[in-house]
Amino acid sequence: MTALRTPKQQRSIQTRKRIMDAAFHLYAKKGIHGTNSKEIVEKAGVAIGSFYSYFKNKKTLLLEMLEDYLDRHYLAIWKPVEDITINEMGRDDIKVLIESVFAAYDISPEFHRQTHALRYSDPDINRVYERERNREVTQIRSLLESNKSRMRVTDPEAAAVVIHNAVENVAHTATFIGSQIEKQRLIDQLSDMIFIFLLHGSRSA
Amino acid sequence: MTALRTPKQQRSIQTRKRIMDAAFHLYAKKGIHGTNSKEIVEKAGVAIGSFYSYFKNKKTLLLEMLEDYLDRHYLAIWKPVEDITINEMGRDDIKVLIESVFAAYDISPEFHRQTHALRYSDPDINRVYERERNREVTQIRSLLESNKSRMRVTDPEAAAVVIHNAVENVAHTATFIGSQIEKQRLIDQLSDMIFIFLLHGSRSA
DNA sequence: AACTTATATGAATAAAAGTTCATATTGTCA
DNA sequence: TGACAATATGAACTTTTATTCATATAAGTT
Repeated sequence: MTALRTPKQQRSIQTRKRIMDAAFHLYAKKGIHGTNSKEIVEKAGVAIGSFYSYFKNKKTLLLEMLEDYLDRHYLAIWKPVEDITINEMGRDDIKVLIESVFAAYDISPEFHRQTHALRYSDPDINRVYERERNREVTQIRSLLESNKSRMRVTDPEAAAVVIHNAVENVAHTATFIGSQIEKQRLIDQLSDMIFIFLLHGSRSA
Repeated sequence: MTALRTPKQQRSIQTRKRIMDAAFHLYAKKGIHGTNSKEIVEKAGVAIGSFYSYFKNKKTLLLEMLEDYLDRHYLAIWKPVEDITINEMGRDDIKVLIESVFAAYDISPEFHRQTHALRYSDPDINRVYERERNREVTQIRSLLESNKSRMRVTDPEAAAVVIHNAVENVAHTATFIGSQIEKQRLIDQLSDMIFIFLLHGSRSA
């Protein structure tokens, strides 16, 4: 392989972007394994050679796309609720936060589904997802600790992981697989469960 | 393709079983995509032609293996705790059940991981997993309803799904990915969360 | 305009892997 | 033992797809 090119002119920046956009939509639509390089460049309207001018191979393209996507996912969750940290966390705050998590999956449920599938069989993909999990768990943990006086949780570190896993998987089931049960009922039960867990018996409940 | 053979003699029953066993171990060890048919029959000590005498293709082999595996998984969870339904469910019963779930992953964490990965990208695999989810959720729900008088849960149907998702994902994270946090701490927090959710304020708590 | 650098092209290459089928061997039963 | 059914074999076929690289075109610079 010849060395990767760093885009310098506008047209090459465009070309690179076109490839990423085309891949993103195709991956979401036809799956990652179901999409080959030819289709990507065809949809992008560029030649196959351009692909390998700007990306080492298909895998690094995917990793870069995933990092971008998870950054957007993370912001979609926490941006709308960034003031909860400051206030005292209440039942409604928890529900709002969980609703924000569910809403974040609307960016591209299919791309998320496809890449999430890979995390269990591909260590590189998993690494990117672990970075994401860590920052989400850290956020939850700091929420727990900034409300420490009202909380009855004995092990906030483990509790944060458990809460994160619970919310994540309910969202995944609802988003990726679908359920007989309406999303809102799941969100309600999830909110109840977490609220009661965190603040059961608390005076300010 | 010529029609599939139905094993009639002992040796063909053996051949078929050898192929399934070899595939099971290779899939766990090298991944499903990382294992090709040649390797499977080589490890099984039979010829490639035999493979296609007894299995339509690689996919149907996998589906059959997965059904078998999930039957074992299901039994591993519920067999050890089948009397909990009868007794009144207490804090310890919940922990025992959750520990039983975690233990069930010891059958073959790697095979489980590999197939679980596929459920989000392969509808056929997903169908088998959904059958599994349904019977697990049904079990949980009937536990909730047989202890109805003591429960404070407003929506047992949705609660069963939420509880199932929470336990499943914590087990998956601990089993497939690993965590800084010791398994037992996660189990403890999970048990607490579920117990409090189900019985908060209950007299018999 | 001449020269250099950046960018675009796509036919050709190369490697992998699933599946078939004509042939050979083994078992069964009369 | 002979004949038919069941089973086993593996070279050959087919298809698919990622990646390379020699060549052509466009942009920037002096």
